[in-house]
Amino acid sequence: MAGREQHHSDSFFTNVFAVVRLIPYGRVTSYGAIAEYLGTRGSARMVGWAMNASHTQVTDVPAHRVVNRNGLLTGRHHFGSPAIMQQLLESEGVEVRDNQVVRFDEIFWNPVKELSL
DNA sequence: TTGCTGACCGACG
DNA sequence: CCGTCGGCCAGCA
Repeated sequence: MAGREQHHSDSFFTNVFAVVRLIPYGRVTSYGAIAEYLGTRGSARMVGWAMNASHTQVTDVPAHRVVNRNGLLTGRHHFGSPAIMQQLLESEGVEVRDNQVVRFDEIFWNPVKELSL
């Protein structure tokens, strides 16, 4: 099968961006959950790398809705200032305390479950 | 090419 | 609860 080889990560990144755009307003998900949904369970770090590049996208990518598995805002240093990620979440009604999403279990949006209808 | 570094995660001790 | 390790893989010196 001499199909097209995907010799770089554009496709993976594009898929990550697509999933992130599906996270509902006021909800959050995790790097690992996105990786698992895309079938690359161990590649959560690549999801973070994709978020690092998400600012280059023309279409908005709500990267502030992606936190780590414990609800910690581990990506906050990659926004203009460390407070922006929290401010964006709070503007959506997501409560944040000590860099962690409050009631994380309740507002966690799992693409593996929500998108596998 | 090698070796390191990460917006991660789960398993161990 | 804490620290550490291996796996993951793109980018970079």
